[in-house]
Amino acid sequence: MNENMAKNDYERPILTVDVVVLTLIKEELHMLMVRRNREPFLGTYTLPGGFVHAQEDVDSEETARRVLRDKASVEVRHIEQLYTFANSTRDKRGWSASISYLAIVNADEVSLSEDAKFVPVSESVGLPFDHSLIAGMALSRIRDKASYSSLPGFLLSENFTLPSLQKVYEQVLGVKLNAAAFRRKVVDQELVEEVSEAGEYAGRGRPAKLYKLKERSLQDFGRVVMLPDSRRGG
Amino acid sequence: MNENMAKNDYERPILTVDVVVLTLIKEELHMLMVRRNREPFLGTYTLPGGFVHAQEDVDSEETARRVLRDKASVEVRHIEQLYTFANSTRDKRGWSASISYLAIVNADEVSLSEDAKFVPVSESVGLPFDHSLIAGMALSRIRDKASYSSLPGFLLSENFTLPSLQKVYEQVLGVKLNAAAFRRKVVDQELVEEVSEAGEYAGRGRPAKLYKLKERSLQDFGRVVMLPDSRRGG
DNA sequence: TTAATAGTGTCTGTAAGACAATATATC
DNA sequence: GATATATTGTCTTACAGACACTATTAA
Repeated sequence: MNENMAKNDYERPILTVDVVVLTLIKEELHMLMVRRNREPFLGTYTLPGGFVHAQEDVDSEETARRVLRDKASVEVRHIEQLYTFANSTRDKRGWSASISYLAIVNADEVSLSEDAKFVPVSESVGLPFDHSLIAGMALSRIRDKASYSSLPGFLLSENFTLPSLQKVYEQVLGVKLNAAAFRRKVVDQELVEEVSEAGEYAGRGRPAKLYKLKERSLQDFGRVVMLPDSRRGG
Repeated sequence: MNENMAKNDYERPILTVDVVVLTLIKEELHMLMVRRNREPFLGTYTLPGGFVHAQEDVDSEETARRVLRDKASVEVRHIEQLYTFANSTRDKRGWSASISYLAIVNADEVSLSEDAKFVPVSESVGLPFDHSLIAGMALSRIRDKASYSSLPGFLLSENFTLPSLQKVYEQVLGVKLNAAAFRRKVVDQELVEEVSEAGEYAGRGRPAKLYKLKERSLQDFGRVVMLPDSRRGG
C-alpha cells in the first residue's frame, strides 16, 4: 500500500458493458448475439457489448442502449443491470470490468441488423470471454423474477391473452402452472388489465380475451410465489 | 461512432469500489464510515472505498476486502455485490464507475482502526458523492433479503437465541413478527440448528436455547415470505 | 410463589392446487 | 351438435397469524 501515491497513478482498468437481450420466438427463449468486428474473437458471435464512451454516454445504461442500437438496431422494452464482472483474468487485454445488463424485447418489434441474430438459449453454449457466465446469470435472473414479477410479460407484444402469458411463465420457469390459480393470481395482484379490443382468433375453441400489463414498468407481486409448491422451501 | 478507432483510444473511466458494511450495535443497525485522507472531501466521513489496484487485486471483491482491511481493519463475514453506479456526474474528477458491495460483520469481532467508526443508519444522511444512494440501496437489499434469506443472521455472533434472531429480523424489516410463526419457519426451513452448548443467562425468565446458522453461507427460504400479510401483495 | 421470558398447541383464515362445470368459438 | 379451448366455481389442503397455554428460570 502506498498511500502517498496519487489516485491517477494506478493504471485504469478497461471498462465495458455487455448486454443479454432475451426474446421469445415460437414460444422459445432466444438470446441476441452479434458477430465481432475486431480482435479478439473477430468474426465469432458473442453477446453485444462495447466500451463506455465517456464523451457520449451519460451513464452505463446509456452505453448499453447505444451498443444495442449500433450493433443490432435494437431498442429494448425493459433493461436492468445484472452484475459487474471485474477481475484480472476475464480479458487477455488486462484487468477488465464489464457491467452487464439484462434486456427484454419483443421479437416482432425489432428488425435486426446484418451482423446480429437471435439464438435459442439452449444452443448458446461455449461463448467467448466469460459470456457464458453472464448469459447464465441473465437466465437465473429472469427465472427468479418470473416467480414474483411481471418481467416475463415484457417478452410478449403489448396485448396478449392469459393463456399465452401463462405459457411464457411456464417456459421461463420450466414448470407447468395451474390455469385457474394463475389467472386468479395475475388478476388479484392487478398485474394485468383487460383491453376492450378483440383479438385475432387463434383457430379453434373459445377465443381468449386480450389483456395488457397494467403498468408500463416492472411490477412485482409482493413476493408471492409463482412456482408451484414453493412454500415447502427449496 | 468511429468504428475504426482502436478501443484503447477511448479514455478509460475511473474505476472504484465502495462498500457498505452493516452491523448491529445495541439492537440498532449501524454502518461503517471512514474519514477521508485525501481530496475531495478530505477529513469528512464517507463509505469506505478505493481504487482497484490492478497489480494486487485479482477481482473487485478482493478490492473491497483490501480496502476494508487497510482503511478500517475489518474482516467481513459476508459480502455481496450490490450495484454499479457508473456515470459522468457522480464524481467531479470525471466519468466514474463504482462497484458497490454490501458486507455484514459482527460488531463484537472487529476492532476498528483510528479513522473508522460505526454510525447508526438513521444518522448517516447527507453523505458525499452518491454515497447516500449507495447506502440506501444497501438498506433496501438487506430488507429485501430479510424477507426470504438468512442474511440478517450474519449480524449476530455465531451462536444466538431464536428470540434474538427474531429481534434482528424485526429490526431490519421494521415490523413485529409472530414468535410462533417465526420459530416454525426458521426451524422448518432448516435455517438454524440447535447447538448443545448452554448460553449465558440473559437475566430473567426461562433461558433460551442456543442455535447457529445451519450453513456458513447465505441460505434462502425458497421465497417464502417473512413479512406479515405480504400475500396480499404490495 | 411470583414474575418474566421461552417455547408449544391449536384454531382460523387465506390462497394455491385439483378438477369439474360452464361458456363461446369453429366446423 | 361435436370439438376445442377459455374461463369460472368449488372442494381440499397447507401454511401464516393469533393467541392461549405450558415450561423453566431467578428472586
